[in-house]
Amino acid sequence: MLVFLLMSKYEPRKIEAKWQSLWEKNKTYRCPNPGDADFDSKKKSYYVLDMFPYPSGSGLHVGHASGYIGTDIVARKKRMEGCNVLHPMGWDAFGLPAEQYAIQTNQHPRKTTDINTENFRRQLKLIGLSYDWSREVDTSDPKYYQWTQWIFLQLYKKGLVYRKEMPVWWCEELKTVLANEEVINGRSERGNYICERRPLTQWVFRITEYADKLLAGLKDLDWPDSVKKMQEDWIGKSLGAEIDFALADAGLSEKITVFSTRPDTLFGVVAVVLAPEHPLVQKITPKSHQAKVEAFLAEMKSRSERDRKAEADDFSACETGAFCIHPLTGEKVPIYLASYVLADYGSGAVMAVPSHDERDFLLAKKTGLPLKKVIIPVAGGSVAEASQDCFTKDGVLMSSDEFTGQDSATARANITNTIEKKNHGRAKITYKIRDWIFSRQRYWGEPFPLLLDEAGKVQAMDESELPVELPHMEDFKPSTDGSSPLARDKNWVHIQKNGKNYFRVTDTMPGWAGSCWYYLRFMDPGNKIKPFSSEAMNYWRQVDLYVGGASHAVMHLLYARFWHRALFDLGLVSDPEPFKRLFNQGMVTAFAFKDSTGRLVPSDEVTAKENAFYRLSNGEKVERFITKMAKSLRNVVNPDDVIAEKGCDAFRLYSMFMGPLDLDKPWATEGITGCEKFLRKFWIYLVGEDDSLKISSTSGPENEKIWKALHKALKRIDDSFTNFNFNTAVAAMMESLNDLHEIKATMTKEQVEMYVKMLSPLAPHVCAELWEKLGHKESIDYSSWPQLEDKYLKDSDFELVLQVNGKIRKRVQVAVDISEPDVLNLAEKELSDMLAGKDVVKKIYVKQKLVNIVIKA
RNA sequence: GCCCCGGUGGCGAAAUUGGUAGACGCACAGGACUUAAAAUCCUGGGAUACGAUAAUAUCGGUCGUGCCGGUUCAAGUCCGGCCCGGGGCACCA
Repeated sequence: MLVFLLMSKYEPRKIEAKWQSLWEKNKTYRCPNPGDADFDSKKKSYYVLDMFPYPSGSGLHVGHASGYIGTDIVARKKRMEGCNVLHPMGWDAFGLPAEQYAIQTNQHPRKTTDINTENFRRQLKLIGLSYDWSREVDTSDPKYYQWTQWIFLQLYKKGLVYRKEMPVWWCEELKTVLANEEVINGRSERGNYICERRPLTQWVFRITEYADKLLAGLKDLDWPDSVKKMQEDWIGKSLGAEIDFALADAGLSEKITVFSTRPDTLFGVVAVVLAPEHPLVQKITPKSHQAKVEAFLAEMKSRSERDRKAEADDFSACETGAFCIHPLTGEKVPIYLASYVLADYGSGAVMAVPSHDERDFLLAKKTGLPLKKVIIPVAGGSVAEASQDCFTKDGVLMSSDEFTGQDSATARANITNTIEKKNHGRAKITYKIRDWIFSRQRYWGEPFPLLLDEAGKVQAMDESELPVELPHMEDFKPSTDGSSPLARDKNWVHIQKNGKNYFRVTDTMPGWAGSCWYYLRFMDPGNKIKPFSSEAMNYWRQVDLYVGGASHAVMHLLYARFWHRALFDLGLVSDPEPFKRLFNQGMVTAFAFKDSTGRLVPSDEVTAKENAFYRLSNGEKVERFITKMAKSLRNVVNPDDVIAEKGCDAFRLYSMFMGPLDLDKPWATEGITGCEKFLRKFWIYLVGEDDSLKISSTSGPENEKIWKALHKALKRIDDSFTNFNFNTAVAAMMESLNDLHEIKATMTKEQVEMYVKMLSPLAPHVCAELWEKLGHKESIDYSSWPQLEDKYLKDSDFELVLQVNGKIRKRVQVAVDISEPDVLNLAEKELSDMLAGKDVVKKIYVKQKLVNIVIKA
């Protein structure tokens, strides 16, 4: 008896370990490629991808897991729906974070990367994710980065890479150059270190050449609007005009070109303002102002870019004493210098229109320049707007010669046209996006497949020479002088070819390089002669669903789109865009506590009592709030611990049950209890004490009710896949179990099979076990997803809600096929005591829902 | 400052096109089983000095989805204005 009791008990860890090892042994989730013996060309392809992780030293926490569980659920359901599902995983192992971690722990990055990768793989397998592990890639593996270098060569040959000495962001702490995208407010995105501008020779990608295509391509993507918006803003397209102002000094032939999005305000110009770095500054400054201008420039130089940004509202300006000529009025216009004008945007010069631009308005206030109003608000605009000294919206032109009376949009076109005809300017599109600085002065990255000859001329290496392996260096730490660590390995740097001496390029590629195309390698990871075959490419084509955090909205997703479009133009990929649908999973946060002084109290020093929280040591009341998981708060939750204690299926269920996938939500380990209980009850409902399934051989009178309960749940589960709110799918499963419990009848085999299938994407281990108990030799993973049958969703009667003036007064049970007149009659009869002597104004019937009777008060 | 997203019980949350607010679960309370504990099962629950009654309960009323106002027979859902929280951008001409 005791033995029986033990056997029938639901033991998640035993079942989970069994199935995880079977899946591995049987290669259950291996997905065949075109050309493989078991490839079925009739199956539809479905590619569902996670943003692959950088294998950090601290391992996965429950937050990372939630996104992976979400995609796993999708992959498992798609498989059951008959798709050939590509669901791979790999490691974004090159780059700054990996190298920083190695430096901090005083180990070689090769070693730390291997250890961390091992740990990540173990954790992911523990979660029961159905990856095709035979496709695993590691961006720091020469077998992988050979093809990163190969793609780089194709893009280089296409003319998309150039070398340039330019002011770039240098981070002294990280000892490397960073891309514009990696520097936020003058600080490094990684580590938050101060960065400065330095002129250095760098390798640069011509991403600006693709600005328009990258912008236009966003339109048709099934991506979150917020991400599209961020990319649009980053690309920052402005339509406007370049306008030339000739210099008043007849001895100078140069012109000052300004860029403006508001040529309609051209008649309001009171000055032209140059960036301090503008090349004409020295030339135009007359002797009378030389000392003043030089002092100003010296002051500008002494301040770093960061300081200039910090004083955003309090800029400095300086009169040059020089003048230029307004292209349409011929008036003399003074030339100023100001710190708010940026040398590297537009043409490094602006026309100042204080009446219609806030920046220029402040300049006028500071320098005493006059206001010149040329735009008035359109009729119907507010009085406040009309009386503003600085009106920045579109309106109607005044005091603008023949353009007076035109609206802003028309005037923009006409004025641009006129100056173009007079050869004083031209229509111009400007982008905020800059070319992508692609070189890093660090060790842990892909070497460039490029050589410099003795004259310093660049030569691309031959494809047959790939991979250019990263040489092993014991001391890989960054140099102090800004040169690359690889430059220290003289044997590696010097290379002879065809009797000539060459130097290798010693910079390495940034971490983004490997992640720009890994989704392509997953399509054909073992290919030794190409990055991927065209057969594989034409079959898988695009990533159907890409899931990851919103933090990659700009950098990774923009760079990958850029490479992909360039590869598309080279005819190497089948579609212009790589990721058809993008979904941002929310962050899993944690509860944390602070005392009355605002000091943080570690979670393990707090106890809860009657909806309030107290410090264990002294009973002091503390306040609970939600924040990121952090070591210092001791609120980081490791999936290993949760799984060891509660089981993997319970962990997966709870990760989804917390809320919709895209929402930020706090982890609360005690909440998992409900999912644990559900699984246990699910097991007990289906498995008898003798460990065999409880199956009824005949369909009893309750049969119909059981089907109804099952299909009601199936409907909600199916629906949950549109927005990935799997919380409702779990709720539907729980609810159905409550329903079935109430029905108190044993299911037929067919019903048990359906029920187990429905749960299996969410809780695959327990369902695999039950499927086996049902007598199946084939895996549940490739069985068919249940078909929804509408007939089971219909009821014979429903609860009709009766309202008077919108307030609920009564509920009655009526047949679904009741006619409208009958319903209204019934309602009036039921509500007769409330309607007596009242004027009925209106009667509304909402089919199969409610009746609302409106009466006069 | 500008742009996005969000605000529903003690907590996580649910709610087809506007149509029964709070599904499902956590925590809590009461009860059953048990020598006891765990486990399990049953029951309860938005607020309310508003009223009635057999008065820590039941029935009914009223209020209730951040705040104020509007549209509508009907608003968590639509519109306008604000407050709060989170994220992004920030001299971009």
